[in-house]
Amino acid sequence: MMLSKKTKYGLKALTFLAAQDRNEPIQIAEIANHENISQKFLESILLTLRRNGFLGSKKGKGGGYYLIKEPQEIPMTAVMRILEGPIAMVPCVSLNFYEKCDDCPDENLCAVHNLMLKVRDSALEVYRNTTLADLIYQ
Amino acid sequence: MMLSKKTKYGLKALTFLAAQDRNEPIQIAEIANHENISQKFLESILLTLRRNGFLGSKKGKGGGYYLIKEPQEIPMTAVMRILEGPIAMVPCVSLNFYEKCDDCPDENLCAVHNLMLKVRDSALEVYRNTTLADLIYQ
DNA sequence: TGATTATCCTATTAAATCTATAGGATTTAA
DNA sequence: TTAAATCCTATAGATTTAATAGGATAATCA
Repeated sequence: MMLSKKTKYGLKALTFLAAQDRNEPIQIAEIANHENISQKFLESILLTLRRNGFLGSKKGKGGGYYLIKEPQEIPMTAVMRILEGPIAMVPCVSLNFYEKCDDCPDENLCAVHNLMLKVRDSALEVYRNTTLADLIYQ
Repeated sequence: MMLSKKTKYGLKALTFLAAQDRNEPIQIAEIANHENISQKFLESILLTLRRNGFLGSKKGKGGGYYLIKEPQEIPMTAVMRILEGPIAMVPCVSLNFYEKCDDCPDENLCAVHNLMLKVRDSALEVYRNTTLADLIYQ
């Protein structure tokens, strides 16, 4: 139940981009340097974020990455689901990645299911009420 | 951020034990059968729970495991910390397992830190307000 | 047009963690 | 004394995560 480095780095990169005033693409190297992240690893993370509609990019000299939405329009639910995967800690309580447990005959009677349902709801409330804009100055 | 099978099975075993009326030790085999768990794997989990003060045990014929506290006196915070480890998703927001991030110059200005602080608090509230007794009949 | 810069993309390696099993030692009851 | 059960350590196997490698593609600018 640790946050992956992928998610950690992705969040830092998004926040860094959101905090920029400059109206130009920011290069991977700059983000990596500023946030102490392996450049190659960050590269693959930014690629994921671009493919999932969070970032735009520009190739070649003067190229880089930039947000394609306003920070306040990017809820943490969306970011977490792309970078980290399901918000739920077990698939049987996942909204977007639901899977039945093969060992469990009846979900409604499963102690783990019901506990994790509460945990999921509480995490969801945080993520739904937090946008990238909220992360910038805290 | 998935719940480990260890925790899942441990919670099921604890709940099963808590639901018993019988005033006698319950054998690993019975729990494993009832909850569809590998007996050997469950054995190592119950050992952990015993060593951490949740269970008592009796060896030999008629032996097995039993709770040594009332279910309502076993908060999920304690169970989760033993089985799953830190409740926090990053060490820098952990109450019981705190560690500084080596890449982060100032925690208070770290977006990840502050987001994960909120997530931890919300999970903590659930775990603190739920005891083993609450898991039995839901 | 050619050199440089930067992203794009896939594959793969290395490390860590999780899951499960093996196999015998110890204790207890009958 | 035998059978039943937990105790205990080590380790194998599987999965996931983290990081790297290396070239392809596209854009800029002289």
